[in-house]
Amino acid sequence: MRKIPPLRALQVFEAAARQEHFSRATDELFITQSAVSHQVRVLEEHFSEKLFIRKGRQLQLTSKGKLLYQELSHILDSISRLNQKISGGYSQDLRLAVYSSFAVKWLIPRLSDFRRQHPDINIRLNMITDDPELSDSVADMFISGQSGHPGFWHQRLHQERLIPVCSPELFERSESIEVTSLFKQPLLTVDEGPLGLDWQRWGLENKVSFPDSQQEHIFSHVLLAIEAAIAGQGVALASDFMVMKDIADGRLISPKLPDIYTGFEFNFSCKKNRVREPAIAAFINWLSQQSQN
Amino acid sequence: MRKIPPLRALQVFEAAARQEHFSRATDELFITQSAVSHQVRVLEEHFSEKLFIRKGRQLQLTSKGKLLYQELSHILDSISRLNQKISGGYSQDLRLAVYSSFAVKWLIPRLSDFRRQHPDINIRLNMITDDPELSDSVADMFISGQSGHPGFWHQRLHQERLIPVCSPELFERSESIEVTSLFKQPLLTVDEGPLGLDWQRWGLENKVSFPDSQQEHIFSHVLLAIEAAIAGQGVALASDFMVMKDIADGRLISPKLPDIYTGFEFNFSCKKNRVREPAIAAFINWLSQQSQN
DNA sequence: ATCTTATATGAATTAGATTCATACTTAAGG
DNA sequence: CCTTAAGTATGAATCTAATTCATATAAGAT
Repeated sequence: MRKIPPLRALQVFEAAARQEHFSRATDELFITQSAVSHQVRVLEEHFSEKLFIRKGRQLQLTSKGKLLYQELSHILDSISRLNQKISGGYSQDLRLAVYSSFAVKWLIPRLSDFRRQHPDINIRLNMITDDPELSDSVADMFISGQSGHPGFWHQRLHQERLIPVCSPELFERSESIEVTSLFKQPLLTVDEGPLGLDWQRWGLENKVSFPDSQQEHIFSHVLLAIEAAIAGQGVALASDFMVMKDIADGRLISPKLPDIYTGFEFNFSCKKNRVREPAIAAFINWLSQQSQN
Repeated sequence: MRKIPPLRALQVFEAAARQEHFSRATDELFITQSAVSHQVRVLEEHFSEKLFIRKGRQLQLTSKGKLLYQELSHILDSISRLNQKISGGYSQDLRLAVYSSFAVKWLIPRLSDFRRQHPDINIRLNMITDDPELSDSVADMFISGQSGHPGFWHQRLHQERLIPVCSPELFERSESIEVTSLFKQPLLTVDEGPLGLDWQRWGLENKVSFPDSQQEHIFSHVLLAIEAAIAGQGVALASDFMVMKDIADGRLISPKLPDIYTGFEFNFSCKKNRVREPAIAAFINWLSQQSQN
């Protein structure tokens, strides 16, 4: 008759051993450091063997721990392969609710990479333009502008900065674009509703008052302002995050002008108790890969 | 990033698949049929694949089920080996409380077999002579005479029959030992306290009244009466179960005389919530092996 | 020294596994 | 046929195990 150790503890141990770090294992397993510590102890008590040597802030596997880890990692690999082999080809849906500009400028360009890594997960994109909180009912994950809502998991992508951008052509046509010369360019402004106009805010923060003659085109969505900027129609204030690719590819350049913080964080959020659902876990993992590049 | 199915469900599935029978798997896992059914379903839902074909009272693995089972059994084997390899050589104690006669005549002779199978489990024998219930505090498992106490697990070994036994020499010396000729032999009687004398009970049940001249030796323990019988000192009433080996080895023979039921069952019992502790599970398993021989 | 970055731990909470009670399904026997 | 027997299924209740939370503890780093 087979004797089998506590299986969950094995799984947690393996991650901890691979990282040689309890707190690092938490990212992978979506559990707290405390849970890792408890599970490792369960296993150590099961075997009546120390698996790690704890010396201060350093962890080291004991020889038994090393042995266990080596064999275990192969075993878990084969379980994972087996899982792959057996799983019906049924795709799971992952419903995301995001801003249109974020979708077009950030998410969609990267989505093919996600699909390649997780062909079994079917992403459904929904737009949200205001009040992302409580989007929970229509989406599995959604963008929220503030982390720290209790009961929610937040994967922080970026702290938004609004930077002035324009097309390279516009930039070269003007001898330079500085605060004063800016007045000669059309401003591509987004009407953010209750928050006012973005260039207005920029002016206030940088103590710049625009002349009455200032030319201004007002758009309802950041996305439209960005496209207008690319088309060379003026200078837009855009989320640095969102125009990253356009700048890298030379469609836009950002002149040496002050930027402003909006206090808006791009977080992908979901209910805390759902972070371990496979599709959600996979997406969160992928997000953190993306922000590392 | 690895995807791992629910591990407990894998373990339960493997047992069910090996037996091709949910209810048979319960013996091995010490869980109910219901739990097996639930876990198999968890796994089927995880994979979105049927693993068994249920046709009436017959179970059959689907092809995916078969594939899963085959690989899984190897994986569990290697986990079990790994468990063996890592486990510190620390032995666990298993405290048993039993009757002295049962210990000497049944348990001890078989114990070496148990020790061979489980060298890591250290059995400590304690005697109980009365009120086995609530021996729970001093032993991990104990003999109880009645199954069905709620909250307790009972592994039934035997339904006790008291059979007359004597030494082969005594048997041959008398031309035969029948009810009437019995009167000429000394009776080796056990004083069972509140239950009275065993031969007395035998006489009542078989409507035999012994003459006043009947010779009788009274012992405090069955064990002593049996030893006296082996020594040829008379005819004892012994639990068939306890003298099994003595009869097989020719130290005792059982004449063709009526036997009586005592209503006493030999059960090895423990608190229900402890049956899955490794040492206890191992012992219960070993017991059921023993009763199959 | 004190701050920072780790793990440890006990109690409370949450999620997962198991039982219980009972329904359902089919093969076998009267 | 109808009934019983021998299995699995299922929903609710219960119990166990895993996880978090809040906080302690330890040892490098500044």
